[in-house]
Amino acid sequence: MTIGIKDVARIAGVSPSSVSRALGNGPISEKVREHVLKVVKETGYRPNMAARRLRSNRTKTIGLIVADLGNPFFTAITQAVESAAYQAGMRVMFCNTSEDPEREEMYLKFMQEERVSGLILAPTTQGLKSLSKLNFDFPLVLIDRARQKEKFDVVVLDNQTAAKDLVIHLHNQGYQRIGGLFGATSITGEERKNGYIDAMQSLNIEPDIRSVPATADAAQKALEAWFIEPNRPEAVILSNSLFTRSALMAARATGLRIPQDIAIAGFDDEPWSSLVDPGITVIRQPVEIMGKEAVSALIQRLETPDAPVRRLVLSGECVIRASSRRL
Amino acid sequence: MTIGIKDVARIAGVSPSSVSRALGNGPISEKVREHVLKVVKETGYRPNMAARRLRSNRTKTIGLIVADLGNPFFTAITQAVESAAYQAGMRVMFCNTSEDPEREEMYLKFMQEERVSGLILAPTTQGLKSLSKLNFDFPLVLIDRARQKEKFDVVVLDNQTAAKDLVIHLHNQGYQRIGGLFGATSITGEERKNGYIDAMQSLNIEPDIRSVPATADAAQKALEAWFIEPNRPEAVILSNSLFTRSALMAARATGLRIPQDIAIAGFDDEPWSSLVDPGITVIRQPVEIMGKEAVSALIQRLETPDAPVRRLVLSGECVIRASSRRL
DNA sequence: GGCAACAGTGAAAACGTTTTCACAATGTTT
DNA sequence: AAACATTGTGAAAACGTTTTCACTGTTGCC
Repeated sequence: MTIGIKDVARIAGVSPSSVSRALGNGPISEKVREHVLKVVKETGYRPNMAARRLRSNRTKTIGLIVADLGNPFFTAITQAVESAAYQAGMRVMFCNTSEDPEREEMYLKFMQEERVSGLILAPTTQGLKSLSKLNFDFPLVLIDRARQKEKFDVVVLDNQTAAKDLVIHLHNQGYQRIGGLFGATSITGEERKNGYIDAMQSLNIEPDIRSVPATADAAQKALEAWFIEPNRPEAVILSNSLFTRSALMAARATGLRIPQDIAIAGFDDEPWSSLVDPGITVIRQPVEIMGKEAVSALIQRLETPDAPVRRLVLSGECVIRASSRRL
Repeated sequence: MTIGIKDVARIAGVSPSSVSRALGNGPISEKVREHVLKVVKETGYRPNMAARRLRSNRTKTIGLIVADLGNPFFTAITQAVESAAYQAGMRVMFCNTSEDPEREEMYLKFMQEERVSGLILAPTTQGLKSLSKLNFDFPLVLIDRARQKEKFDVVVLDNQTAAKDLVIHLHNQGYQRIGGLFGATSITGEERKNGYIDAMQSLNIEPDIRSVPATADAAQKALEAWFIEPNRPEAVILSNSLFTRSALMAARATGLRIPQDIAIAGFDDEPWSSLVDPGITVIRQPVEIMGKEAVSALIQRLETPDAPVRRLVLSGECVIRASSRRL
């Protein structure tokens, strides 16, 4: 039999109301509060969250749904969100959709059922589209993935500029035939593609684009085929770290040396980006800031529900390593 | 105003009890069930989990506390646990302690408050010791980290044998002076150290051990110092992937070539293990199986609470790559 | 045809909290 | 000294479900 608030009340010789007030911050005398807290400690009483939530209708819990836990970008986001939430006295209910819209839908329902205070979401493209149809009774913050005009608060990278930066860097190194491999399924892939196209056009070079679904296999196959074409690119931009990995494998498989035969530049600075030889030139995203800002946007929204929608666009940092150097 | 079971009942022209039964699996006529479910769908009714849990006292939720989300081993475990739980119709409440015993304690309390059905835990060493003092009113499964005799169900790797395998492999390659760097704070580090010592002694070679706290910085410093000692080892075993990374950095910093000057072998097969040059010899852990088995152990325990404690010890696979080859 | 078993249903209790309300005791203003 | 705030407290209602209980019809059996 677990011990409840009534038991504590009985032992402390007060009413359940007083125990509740001592635990929360209701009006109560210092004397009673101390005594109650002592009894709570002695008995090891742990409040029943279900009951508390049911009655108070405040969950102090924020939901977090990311698209791919296997991607270090999202684990970093998760860590950042969690620690920001923790500091704000909130809990995180975490879910991973593995890029599966069906699971995403399920988890969205789940969050409604849990009556979370708010939700931070990195949606699949499909999910993103259906979001506007849904009706949430809690605020929603989109992270990493959002279209230009959303009716939710948003925290994203300036993908377009970041992709441009990569193109320009490669061009400055003397590369002309710069290819780009982009994820076909995510909005970030598309934005990066657009940035790439813009930059190429302003340099008066013909864009050379491939799009594949966001799996390592698909990317590697596409790249291997590409790398043996007669006029393969001299340099290639990869729209996520999975693809960058595939590019290294593909280069190895086709016997191309980096950067002599093929220069490489990608997105997301991972632990191994500097560990491989040559180190990989990447756009480093301010993940910690993104996570923190998402939580903070959520909290602000909870405080002022009717404030205008905010869109926070952060810029990436271009970390230049040997993979894109002109030798 | 959110719509509740009473609203559904009113609209469907039945009692709340019948709605509840239609949603669950109470005794109800097929006709009513269908009708109710139709109304549920139409109204978009979502049950209030807090109320449901409070009343039914069954949460259908399993807690998962891992020690370090930054470690790919644990993200893999997390994914495996989640998908196994999903298949079993349970939800996962996920927390990350970042190896901080204080946060671990907090989350343990949290799990009690949430009244999870069961908990899967990868404890810190300190947490592991205090576990026996605590009293849980739900089953607990330890994963990855456990001592020889625990009163909980356990799913772990055979760390000792795995470490031995590495030593023997290196010895077979012709290495004599084999060093070992082990995490000072985790039980796995200790087990791997013991396996290493055993193997060395049976080969009649003097063990050469360093222990450091589980941070990349500490490891790298220790390794750099070690690598420039006059009789530095010819090969070194690293007790986790963080350390392996540090070893690559340290080798680079001290100008040692792998494996010519220093051979390397470690734990955990990560995406980059085969990406770096040379590829790293590692013990690959059966992460998916571990996660799945942990969930299955939990469910079995829920079904038969009084069954004897089970200890599942899985063996690692030694993946040999160029970092440990004798040239 | 009577009686027992049973399936389906609704009314109401129960889950463990927080919150509202009423009230007593105390302090503060006229 | 009377009237009025203020503060602390307990009793009881409320939160949205599931579950128990009682009851009605129906079926099955002798």
